[in-house]
Amino acid sequence: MSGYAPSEAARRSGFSLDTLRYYEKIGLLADVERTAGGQRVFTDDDLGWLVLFRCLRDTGMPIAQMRRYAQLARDGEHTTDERHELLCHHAARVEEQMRLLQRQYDHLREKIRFYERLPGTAPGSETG
Amino acid sequence: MSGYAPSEAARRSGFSLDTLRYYEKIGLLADVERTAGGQRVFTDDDLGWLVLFRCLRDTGMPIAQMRRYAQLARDGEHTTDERHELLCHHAARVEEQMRLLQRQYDHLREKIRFYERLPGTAPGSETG
DNA sequence: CTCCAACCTGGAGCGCGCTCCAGGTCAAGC
DNA sequence: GCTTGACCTGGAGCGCGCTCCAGGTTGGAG
Repeated sequence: MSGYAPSEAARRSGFSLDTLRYYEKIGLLADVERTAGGQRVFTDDDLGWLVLFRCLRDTGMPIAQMRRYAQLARDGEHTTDERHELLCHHAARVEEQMRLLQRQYDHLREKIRFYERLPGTAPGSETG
Repeated sequence: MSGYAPSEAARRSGFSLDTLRYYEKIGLLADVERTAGGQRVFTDDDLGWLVLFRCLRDTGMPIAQMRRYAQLARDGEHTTDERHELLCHHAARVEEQMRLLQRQYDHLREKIRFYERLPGTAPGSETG
């Protein structure tokens, strides 16, 4: 169950070894266990955090904010309200991001349709 | 109609003055007109390009690729197939991007629901 | 004619999120 | 015991897309 070598944690999380070390260095992952010889051992819990980080990164949250969230979680139960709020604000930004992406995707599709309606073509828009 | 001062072009396109100059410098915008004294004058056509660049940037196209597209357009009518293909490939990447974003947004929403079902809270997931 | 805000240039600098490197240590298999 | 590949550290470097700066020019308003 618990106890993954760095390479295994990397494989499972999709982050590179360097990124895992980096995340620990900057305090995103804290208290990663070590063998007697000093090599990292990742737990299922660490993997859970990594899945969350992947979600937040993929939705465009800056690392500084993920760090803040992680710190709040470490600070204990009394920070749940603030964590909830942080995630809600982020979700709102993601929604805006999705709307923008959809809108620009529609523009792009229209541009593509322009090319697909070009068999003979009378010259017009230079922005071809 | 045609003929906008740099500040006006910036206002209309949403790009900064520095970015407009940068885009010209790297060859995204080519042949921007100048006054006798050397100051830029942007045309409606330039503005059209900027709208397109905004679309492509917002959907995550790297600048190198936008440059390639712009170059193809400058090369003439015989590049329409390649331009079409380029946009189609990009559109496919955008679709993938939208799916990922939606998936991770759903995860995020679930996480938020977790906090909203926490009135008393039995401790469980550390990834709080 | 004067003023001053807007503009020009070339080039350095920045913020982000990693990524790579050198030089050394650890540990599983033979 | 030895080999070898995975791992360790601190710190430098990178790629992207701007952004800022110094020092000088332009051009419309008054």
